[in-house]
Amino acid sequence: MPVCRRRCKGLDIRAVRRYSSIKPQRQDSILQPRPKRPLTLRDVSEASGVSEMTVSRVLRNKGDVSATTREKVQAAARRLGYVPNKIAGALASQRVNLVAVIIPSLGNMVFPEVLSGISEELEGTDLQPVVGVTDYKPEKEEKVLFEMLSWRPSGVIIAGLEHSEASRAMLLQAGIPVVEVMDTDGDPIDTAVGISHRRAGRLMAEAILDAGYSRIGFMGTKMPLDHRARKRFEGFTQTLAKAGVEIADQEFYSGGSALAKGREMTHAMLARSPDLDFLYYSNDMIGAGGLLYLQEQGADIPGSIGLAGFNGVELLDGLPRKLATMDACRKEIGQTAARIIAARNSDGASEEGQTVELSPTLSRGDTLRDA
Amino acid sequence: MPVCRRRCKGLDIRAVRRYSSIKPQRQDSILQPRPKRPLTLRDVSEASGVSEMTVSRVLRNKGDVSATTREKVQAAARRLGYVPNKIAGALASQRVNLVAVIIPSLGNMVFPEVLSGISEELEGTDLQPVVGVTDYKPEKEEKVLFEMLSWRPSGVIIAGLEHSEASRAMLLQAGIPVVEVMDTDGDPIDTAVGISHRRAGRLMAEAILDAGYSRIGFMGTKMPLDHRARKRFEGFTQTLAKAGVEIADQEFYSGGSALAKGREMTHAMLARSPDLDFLYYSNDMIGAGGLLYLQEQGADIPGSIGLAGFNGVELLDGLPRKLATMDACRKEIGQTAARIIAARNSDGASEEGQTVELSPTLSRGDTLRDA
DNA sequence: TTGAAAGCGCTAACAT
DNA sequence: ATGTTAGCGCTTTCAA
Repeated sequence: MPVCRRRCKGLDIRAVRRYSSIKPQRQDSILQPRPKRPLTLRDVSEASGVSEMTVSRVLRNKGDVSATTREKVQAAARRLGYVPNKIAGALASQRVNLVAVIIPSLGNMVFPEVLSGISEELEGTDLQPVVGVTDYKPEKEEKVLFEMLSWRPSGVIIAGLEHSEASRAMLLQAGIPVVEVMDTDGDPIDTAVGISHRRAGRLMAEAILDAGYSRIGFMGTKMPLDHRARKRFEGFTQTLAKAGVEIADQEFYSGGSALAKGREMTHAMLARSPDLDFLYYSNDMIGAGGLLYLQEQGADIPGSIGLAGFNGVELLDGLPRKLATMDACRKEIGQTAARIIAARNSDGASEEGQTVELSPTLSRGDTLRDA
Repeated sequence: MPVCRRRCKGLDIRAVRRYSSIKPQRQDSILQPRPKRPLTLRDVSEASGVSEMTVSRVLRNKGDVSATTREKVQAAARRLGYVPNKIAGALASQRVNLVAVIIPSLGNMVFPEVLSGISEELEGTDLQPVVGVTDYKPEKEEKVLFEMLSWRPSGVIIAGLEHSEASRAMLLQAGIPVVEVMDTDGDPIDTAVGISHRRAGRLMAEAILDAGYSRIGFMGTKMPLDHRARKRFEGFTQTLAKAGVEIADQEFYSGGSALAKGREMTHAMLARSPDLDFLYYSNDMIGAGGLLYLQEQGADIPGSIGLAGFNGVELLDGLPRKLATMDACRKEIGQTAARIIAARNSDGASEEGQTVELSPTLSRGDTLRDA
């Protein structure tokens, strides 16, 4: 067994040498070396002396099979190491127990949490989530969606309400339940589960104004990529506007370590606009960066300057101070969406076209003073 | 379209009301309302007046088709919104362009990075990753593996070298390339790509000893769950032992916010063993928690006490001080594994049974003084 | 360049 | 309780 050592960055090969290691005893009595053709039902049928159909029944716990034959079959299947071919099964039965879950990114923490809500909820059913990632790109969303739909899943859970025309058409044509998650500000194709980000922005603006802050800076991701951040921003500024307040300064970033970006942007913004008394960040990571920076500067938080982020990232528990934030109900969203798909999958039809709007909770942490 | 509002935690329903909203113009001229039966090749064939076989050829860019028929077919397919049925295609062609990727968790950051390496590398091929999550549980790994193999993927990338006998048997029987990733300390089923965690632990121990630290505490996850953390720990303690040094204190945790845990454990350990001059953490998140805590206490770092973690999490750039760490070559591992699968998938056979060991790099950050 | 026939491995729907 | 038959929607192979 050759072993090849190389430096991490993958370029200079340090050494290639052969292991003369003792081959472990992996010839587990029954197992053939490395089969060409995977086993079929027929192999199990022959090995057990039971008809293919009955073997199939045993392996799916379907229909009545006598205890004796059942055991004969199970023994044979286990002994051979038979793994059923779901492709053939799905084609024959016209049912695929997969739920396509389409999200923008796995790096964001938010989405893995939605996912875990989904998996948890699906655990009890025979459905299984399959994840596709779009990198926030509509073209990639289209591609991923097409790819996943071509496996004829039993349902789709997809992030956001904004999709290309082609994507909408595919979703509509698919003839399966579609739940759009995370956002409720818009018209769902079928069903939506999420929070209103406009409302979230509004609520935060109200809390900030009520607490008496008035010179407010905003930092966030470059918008076109992220509709939900945009909607929060819109809700936020509109509410400020109603109170006669305008965003005093703003800055947008993309890429890089969010913590470091939050630091840099906060530094830059306060250098530019030293009179700000509140900083609203479009996510908790950059908010935490800002918070750490300001603490080092010895800023009086939340007295002379307040901070708030968005998401309620558990990751950040343990920072010296808790950032004010608003949770996005990530797990609940996942659970609810999964429950809807599962219900529709058994009921047949049930409620279609509903919108479930969850209400995010504001937590003031240590960086947003009371009204 | 009913809208249902409820509080995030999902219990008390606040309001259910009906939207009388204007239905958006989603009857996009050609699209039928909501079809029962998904479209088939035959539908496209009839709509275009071209035989099924030729339609199939056009849609796969296979074989020679005249420009005129090609366009007729493409137009029809697009107009109808045809999405090919990969289930049937896979069954007929006996090829599935999926690579099963089996990892312990999505919450860990490490694994999404491996995944992104995989996706990136597979982008150029016609292969697609499909992810399964085991929650670090061998039984779940077995289940997930069985489930994924039943879709007859073209290859498997799976984290770790430790698997149940049944899992090993399935992998062996599957007759497809299998790459075990993250770890090279053990005997791969087929091919392994990763780092030696024992060696990583050893290197860190050497660096710490060379820098003159000698009263060393260890904090980490409960071991049985995580073989790689265990191996690092073993390498670490063995190297210390050779120098006549023993771990002075240690503590293990599971669950909760890693940052907060790092804080708590560090506090507790230093209360217990105030004379420690170095703390080795099994991951960067708890290390960062400890670092934040010690800074608040005004500790002299790395003078009177040093710290180190493991992983090189980019997430943490932006902390007031950089934690000493050792990167795990996550992305490179993903890329290399994917490249091997892709190569084997085209070549037919090529190199089997190799082990690629990448070398992690130590970065001293601001918490491990020079030798 | 195009078409017709024969399955891929399984399961639904009937026998028995 | 068990077996038989006929596909599922494609692609492979061979013929035209």
